[in-house]
Amino acid sequence: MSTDLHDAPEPIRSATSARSAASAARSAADPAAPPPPGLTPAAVATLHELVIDWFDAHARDLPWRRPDAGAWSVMVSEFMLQQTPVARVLPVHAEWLARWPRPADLAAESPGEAVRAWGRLGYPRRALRLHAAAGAIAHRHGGEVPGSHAELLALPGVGEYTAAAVASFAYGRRHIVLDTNVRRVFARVVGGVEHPPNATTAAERRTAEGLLPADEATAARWAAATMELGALVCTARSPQCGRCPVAALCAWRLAGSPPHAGPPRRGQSYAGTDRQVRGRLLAVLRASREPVPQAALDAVWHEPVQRARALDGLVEDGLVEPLADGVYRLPH
DNA sequence: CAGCCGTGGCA
DNA sequence: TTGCCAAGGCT
Repeated sequence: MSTDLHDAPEPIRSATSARSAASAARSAADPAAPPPPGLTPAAVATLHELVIDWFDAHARDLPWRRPDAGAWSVMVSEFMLQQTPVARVLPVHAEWLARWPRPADLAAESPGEAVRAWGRLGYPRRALRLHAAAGAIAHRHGGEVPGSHAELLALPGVGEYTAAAVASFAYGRRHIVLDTNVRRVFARVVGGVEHPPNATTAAERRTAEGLLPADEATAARWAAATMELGALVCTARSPQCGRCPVAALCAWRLAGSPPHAGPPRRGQSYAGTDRQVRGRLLAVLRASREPVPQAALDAVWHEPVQRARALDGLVEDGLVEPLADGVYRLPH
């Protein structure tokens, strides 16, 4: 146990305080936060030990987790893993790190090259934001990925989760790391329900803070371990409770694994949406090293109004650069 | 803050 | 087959 617990007085903030400051305050976990209701400090300590021991035995050997992986590798992985499965990220992450081993290397490229190298990971605006973040790191941070949550949060494409993840995984800092996996694990083990709320709540942050180990290195381990548990065992569909190290302590399990009550969880529609059209348009542009004539883009979608709206949106987002004479290319 | 932003695998 | 889901962020 750490003996240098210090008080972290809640800063008084006006309603107009900056988003980054407010988020940083939220994620800077209070070492004195109480355990969640119904859990004794001893139970929390048991939870830590069981989950971290399980992690030591079952963690996947992922490139961005290896001892020689730098903060840049971690940061690239976190961008790519935003809403994209690990299996699809692995090859692209390897390509990126080999091609752009430092943030400045990526920053020296055109944004279009980042979008092209993003391939089919999806949500290509992430490639643009990562490219912009690399530029900010190169120019404002001496080429080194910053280690503080606030500085990370100021980078494009870095939100509360990614800032905490990079600070924790790359720098061993103590932060609550609330991704979809961790939120689901806590919803079940502590909350006794099958699924967390749609959006992260203050109650979830309090729970996470109450569970966060006081010791910095243990906290970072805990963050990775709870995330891995959610990814491999405590999955959204058909969880493997028989392989769960904390099944005996799980509130959801102890309650008989009741199915999700509440309103149905909203899914993402896709077929026929602008997103699908944008995807097809960008696929054509990624595949061509030369600027693409309008006719080639027109061929991907039958409906002209939606097609034009999608293309306009891509241009608006900076993913496509219009040239003269109705010719388009990825941005230079 | 609810809706938008890609893509593909799997139950 | 179709819906659900995957290490979110931004407006």
